[in-house]
Amino acid sequence: MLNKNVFLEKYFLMTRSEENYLKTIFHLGGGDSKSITTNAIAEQMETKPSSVTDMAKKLSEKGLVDYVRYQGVSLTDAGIKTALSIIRKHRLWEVFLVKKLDFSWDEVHEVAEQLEHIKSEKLIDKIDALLDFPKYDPHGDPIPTKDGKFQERDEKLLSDMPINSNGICVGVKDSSVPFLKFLDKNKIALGNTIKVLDKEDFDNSLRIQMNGKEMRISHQIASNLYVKKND
Amino acid sequence: MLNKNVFLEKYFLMTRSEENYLKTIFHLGGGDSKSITTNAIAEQMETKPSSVTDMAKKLSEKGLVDYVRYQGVSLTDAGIKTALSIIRKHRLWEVFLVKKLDFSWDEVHEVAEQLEHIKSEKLIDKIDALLDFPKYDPHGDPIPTKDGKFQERDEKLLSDMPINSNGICVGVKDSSVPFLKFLDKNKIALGNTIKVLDKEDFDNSLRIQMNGKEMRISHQIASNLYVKKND
DNA sequence: ATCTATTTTTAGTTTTGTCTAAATTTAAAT
DNA sequence: ATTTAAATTTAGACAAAACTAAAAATAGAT
Ligand SMILES: [Mn+2]
Ligand SMILES: [Mn+2]
Ligand SMILES: [Mn+2]
Ligand SMILES: [Mn+2]
Repeated sequence: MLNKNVFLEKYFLMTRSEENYLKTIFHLGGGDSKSITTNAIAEQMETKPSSVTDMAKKLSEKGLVDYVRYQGVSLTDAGIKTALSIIRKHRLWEVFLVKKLDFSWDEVHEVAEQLEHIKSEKLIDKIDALLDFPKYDPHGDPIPTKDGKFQERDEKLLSDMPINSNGICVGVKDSSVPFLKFLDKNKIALGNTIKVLDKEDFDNSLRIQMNGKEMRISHQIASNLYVKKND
Repeated sequence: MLNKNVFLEKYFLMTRSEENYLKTIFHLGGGDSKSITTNAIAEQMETKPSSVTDMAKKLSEKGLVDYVRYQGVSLTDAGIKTALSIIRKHRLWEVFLVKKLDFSWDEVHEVAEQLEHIKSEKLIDKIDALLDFPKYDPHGDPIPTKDGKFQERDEKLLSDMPINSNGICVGVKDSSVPFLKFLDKNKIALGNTIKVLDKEDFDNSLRIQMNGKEMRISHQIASNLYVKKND
């Protein structure tokens, strides 16, 4: 009885703010027992370092992060588990919005930021099933499984591909609205085939074939596109 | 410019708590320029009258309710509009959960209480379209249109139907989980045909035919079922 | 018209999450 | 080893939303 209450407290009664902190710490690498600084978290979340310190204490108290004063925070196993469940929800909702409601990939993030905090295990499991258990979100980011496993993919940045190599465009590194809109405008989409034809030493721009059509791409762009190399 | 900010403040930046108050006031009849007492609101929301007073001032300040000290609150036109948009979202999400995710009608309310606060006009419009613009929610409650119109239905309580009259079960007055589960267990569902065979003066119970099968129903039950009478 | 029970409001506190400004610690440079 | 700049924490304040206890207003009964 007491045990159950402890469980409820730790895993279910998370505030929206706490969830956002855990997610951010995870994205900054705090899941690999790396210490993330308060400044880094504050910058990412557009808040103040002093606020981060307060939350670090609170999350530490709850056993979700390890916090050493002046040294930063890293996620505990419980913290990783919680962060992954939020990220899972975020990405599943993004897929839902694109596949079922015809949102474009540059519109989904903002809404998913809200939907990821809905508390209902049944709801997200049903959404998962409705979508036929997708492995990647609309930006090519992997969706953690229910038990918190990631499906890694052997991918590299287009800018790191050698000349004459082939592959398929599988993800974006920058998923900001302007970049996604730029890609749409230039008919660059996930799933497209890519062949690197030539690299320009002068500005590191690339000549590529995308779905058979030849085009030139700046280094800026190439360094924000993930490609799965053919064998 | 200033004007636009005022608009955003009033209509978009509503807190979850403010939205819940407006919804409750509407359900208590505050949309018909009837004054709702702080006590009534507090009881409905399971909070304290003093908290309601605070919120009444705040909502009044925002032009969403008319508030007269010691007299209670009623919704302004802006307040009604906002309340209806929350109710619309709540009911559309309930339909979504039942029709697309196979939730049962006793499971949807709790989740809809969360989903109704998601801020995205596009999202709810797309859900509406996905569901083919439903007019009623799983409990038979009407779904307001985008411009805040209600589709009224000519319905009456089963307990008020005369002997030998026919109709179709179209809604529940009490939509508590126990009542809904009781209806499931007794194969009473919306859409069923109903004929009143006999009324027992002693305890006001009814003998009815439901989908052709004869059954006896207590007054308690009959007074919580809405029926659309056949011409 | 006065009294009284009930309702409602006020005043003061609490919790959560944020902020600013000041103090402290750390890390880098001399 | 000092000095200095940057990062981090503390202290104190604030806003939102709730609460309790006390004060004030209302409405009903005499
Ligand atoms: Mn996203
Ligand atoms: Mn994404
Ligand atoms: Mn409901
Ligand atoms: Mn309903």
